[in-house]
Amino acid sequence: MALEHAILVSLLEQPGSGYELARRFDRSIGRFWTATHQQIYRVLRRMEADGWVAAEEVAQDGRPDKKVYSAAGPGRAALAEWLREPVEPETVRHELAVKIRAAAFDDPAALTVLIAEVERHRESHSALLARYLHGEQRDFPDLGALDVQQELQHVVLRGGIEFERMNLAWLDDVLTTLRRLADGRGRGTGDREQTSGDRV
Amino acid sequence: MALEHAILVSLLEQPGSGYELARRFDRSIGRFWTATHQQIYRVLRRMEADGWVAAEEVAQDGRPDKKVYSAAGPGRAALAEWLREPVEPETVRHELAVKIRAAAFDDPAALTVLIAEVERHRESHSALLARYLHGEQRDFPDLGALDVQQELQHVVLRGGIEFERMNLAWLDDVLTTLRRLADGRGRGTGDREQTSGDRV
DNA sequence: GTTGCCTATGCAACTCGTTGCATAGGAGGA
DNA sequence: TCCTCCTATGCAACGAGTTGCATAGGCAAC
Repeated sequence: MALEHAILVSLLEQPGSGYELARRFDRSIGRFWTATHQQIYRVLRRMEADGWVAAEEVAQDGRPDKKVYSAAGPGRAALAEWLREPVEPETVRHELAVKIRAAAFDDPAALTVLIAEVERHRESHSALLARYLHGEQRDFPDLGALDVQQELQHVVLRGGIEFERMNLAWLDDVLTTLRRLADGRGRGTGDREQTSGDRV
Repeated sequence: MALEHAILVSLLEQPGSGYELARRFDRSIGRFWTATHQQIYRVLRRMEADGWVAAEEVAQDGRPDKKVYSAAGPGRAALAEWLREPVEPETVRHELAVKIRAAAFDDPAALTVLIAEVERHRESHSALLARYLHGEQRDFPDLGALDVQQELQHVVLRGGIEFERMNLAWLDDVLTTLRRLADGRGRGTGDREQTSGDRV
């Protein structure tokens, strides 16, 4: 459980209200740590009770008041402690991969549906990559003059960029494969029983 | 929620007991869909009650009896229906990325700890890639003679291979960056306040 | 010959995450 | 004018996932 820590990092980079955090989790830090506004509000209240963050009521004109949070001393200490703990292995959930393997046990029409779905994914990953590259241009125009915080943000961003590039290449590979199978498949042996279920 | 469907795919590829499924989820299909034995046993019971899978008690000598499950008609129908639904966007949890960004708000000693941690990750990803490549050699020796099921398994495996290659390259990038910062950092401005928290 | 690991299944308690809903004022368009 | 969307926060209920523990026989090593 590290939502607290993701929130702390975000608040250290920039204080903000629960609502603003929720928007950041949609746009920025949420690319590698997702959370809904419900989780964020609940965790913020707990963190405030524990003294990890300090809250300040801010009146606004023309819109509801907000509570602006910022990281407090105990929060920074907790973050430092967490940072020194080993990283637990991530739990992976790749639904598309399951569906691709599932398509072997369905009729050829399923392949057509799957191809459309993979194309949709390809589009969204392509748009995300474009957004990453645009953000890189905007936020890191001079790569020779970054401070430590920016260097660390940038190396994470590079990870996102390379991840999306890999994704696009793989989705193209998937599309090529699925189209080939959709063409060449008369009534193939897709339902072949009893193969090894212990494959890598 | 698609654990049921991942289990169905695994059972269609090869029937097995809850225990065997849990082992597969550690080794094979679990690379893109994780589950503990608790989840698997619970879900299997529910699936059996719903008629999605059929169970057969198998007595063994020298070890406890087991219940071997296989996918039943309603399960296949449910899988076909699920396959035609759009894939919901995956929730990402990249703890290491959060820690890298968190390191900006800690003292230089944190960088040293983080470097060791990244090296550890690099080792495990390297081992996983080797295992994927070995599994590819073992299970797909003749890439020109694959049936539909094998083609689909192989394209997913290629995704795993490319994912791990990208991971290794990025972790090397991270290590280079962290080492550079750990060297050159006197008392830098890592705590610079008020930067944009809405970066990509 | 006892210690520890492997197979095989399961209960109970807990935390985390999701979903639906509610409030409430202001902005902007049909 | 009404409808919808946006900001801003929150409650309540549910479902998913995690953790710790329990049983129980067999096998292998020390």
